[in-house]
Amino acid sequence: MVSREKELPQVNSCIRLFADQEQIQGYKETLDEIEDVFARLAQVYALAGNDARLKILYLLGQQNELCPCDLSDILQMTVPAVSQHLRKLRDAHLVRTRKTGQTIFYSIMPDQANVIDQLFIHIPNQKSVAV
Amino acid sequence: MVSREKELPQVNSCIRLFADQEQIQGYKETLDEIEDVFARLAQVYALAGNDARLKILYLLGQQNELCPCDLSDILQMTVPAVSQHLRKLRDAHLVRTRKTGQTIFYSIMPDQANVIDQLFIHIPNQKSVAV
DNA sequence: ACTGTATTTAAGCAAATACTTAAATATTAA
DNA sequence: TTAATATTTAAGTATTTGCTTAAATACAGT
Repeated sequence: MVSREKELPQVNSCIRLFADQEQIQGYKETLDEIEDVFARLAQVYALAGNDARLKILYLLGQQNELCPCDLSDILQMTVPAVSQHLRKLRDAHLVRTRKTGQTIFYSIMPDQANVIDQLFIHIPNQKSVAV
Repeated sequence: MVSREKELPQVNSCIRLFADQEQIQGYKETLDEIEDVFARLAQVYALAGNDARLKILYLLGQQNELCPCDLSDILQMTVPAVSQHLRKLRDAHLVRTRKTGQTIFYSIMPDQANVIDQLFIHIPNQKSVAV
């Protein structure tokens, strides 16, 4: 029980010497307002945060479409492993599929192309992106 | 044992009907050349792929510096939890520290500011970034 | 109908994550 | 020196991740 809790009940960790209390409260509210934006951003980055998936997104950005089989060859990993990564990307609506015979072609979801291109903006020889 | 393996020994998964074999080989080599770039990118995105860490990076981008204690208040999580996230960010050289008394201020590592600003380019009211 | 190919799904498992609580460290002030 | 504060570190744990292998599904050609 510390006396300052009487005037600042929302403070519960440390006695701040430097921080501006109002500003802190303001940041809390800002983060609350765009909570869903952050949630989506974190989801995209979590997916891009895996080496195999990052490369898949890169390759799909370069090539129009690729099948799990090709990706398996390029990335040198088993087809089921690739398929499971593709499923996560599709669940997050980052890629879409087109079926022709027994082949399933994966491509970048058009309305997510900007977000995905941004991921590779620091890659050398990367095509420029309209934001 | 399939006959085509004699002329294309590096192919080991599926019989491709559509893909250009040379192009596939080309992508393998390209990915090999920039393997370390992808590794670093994936590392950054994996770190940004956590909601708490993404917010920490955002807040540090807005404010010049913040201590674990303030972040704990803003994010409404325990101090050790925040501290462990900050450690990961520091291990990856995304943030740095400055000590004053018993307070440790965290701030964005200057040479990583561009990479980090890029993470939030789709956030509304985000300041523009020089790439 | 049978075989082969492309893909997904399921089950199992080792490793990584992200928290928790408790203890250790460092600094400041009484 | 003692007490309080800020922070980190350690240990424990539940959950998630990312692969593996095997099985299931779907389609095409013979």
